[in-house]
Amino acid sequence: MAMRRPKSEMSPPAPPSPSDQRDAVIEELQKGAQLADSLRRQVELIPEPGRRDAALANVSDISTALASSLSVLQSEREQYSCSSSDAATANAARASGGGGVRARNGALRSRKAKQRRGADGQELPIEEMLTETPENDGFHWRKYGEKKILNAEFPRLYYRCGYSDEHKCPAKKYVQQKNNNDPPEFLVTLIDNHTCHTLFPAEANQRTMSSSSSANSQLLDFTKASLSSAAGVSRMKEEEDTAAGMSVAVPSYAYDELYSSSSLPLLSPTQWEMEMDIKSLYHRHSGGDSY
DNA sequence: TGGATTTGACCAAT
DNA sequence: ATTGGTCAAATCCA
Repeated sequence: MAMRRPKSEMSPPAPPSPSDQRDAVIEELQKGAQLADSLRRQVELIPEPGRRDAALANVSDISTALASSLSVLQSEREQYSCSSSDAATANAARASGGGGVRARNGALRSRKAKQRRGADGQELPIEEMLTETPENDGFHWRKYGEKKILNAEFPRLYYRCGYSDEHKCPAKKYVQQKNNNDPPEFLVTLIDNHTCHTLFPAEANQRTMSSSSSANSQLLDFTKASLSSAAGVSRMKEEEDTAAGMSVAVPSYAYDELYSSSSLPLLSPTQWEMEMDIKSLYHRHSGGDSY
């Protein structure tokens, strides 16, 4: 009842609210996305095919990371804000139709998902997205089930965080192929937040440069055998090798946590990728005695 | 041989 | 009774 309020709530130098900070970040990301677009147009003019393709791939990664983080922030804001007045900044990554926000890599966020409750009765954070690359989210997942779903052409695959045991990480992920497009789209349902990555020691940063993403770093072993849905198994097998070498799209919900929880400096996609790479390495070297 | 995946069985919710 | 989600033994594979 007692609403404790400071005497003055109108002093201009008041610290920016989290949503203000988020808007600022969104704005910067939008600028970045536009710059990446211009860069791509410039890169397309490079005459040598080899250099051009390599550069285009890099630009594409940058765009993907920017668009994904944009959509994350925007969906987050929509989630926490009932106001529609700030919709002005919510359109950069919004694309065709429907109930979501589509990133450049196809990630579609903020669809409504069936609510679930944890053991304690609390509603679990749930997020759905449509993506062509369900494997590239920067986390290590372990498959624990597969189920044919009524009226669905493809089975649903069930994953839990690869560190669910040793770090008691509750995060789970359902992946369901939605169509046979080229590339096919997958509906990814993320349930609960990762807690495992909060356990990394700070000094991991020290090891960054020496151990991280040198050429073709495989950020996670998720690609190995996940996504072997009945319909896609042979094709996916063929793609494994290339998929394993892909750089991570954006570990979106890790972004969620990172940028919603603090005033951390914004990491560049490359920095972010390295960050995730380190975490992956750390996990591999420190864990691995369970199961 | 150990870790990861597969897959049928089981359980809870509806 | 049906369905989605999870378990766990069997199996695979590096």
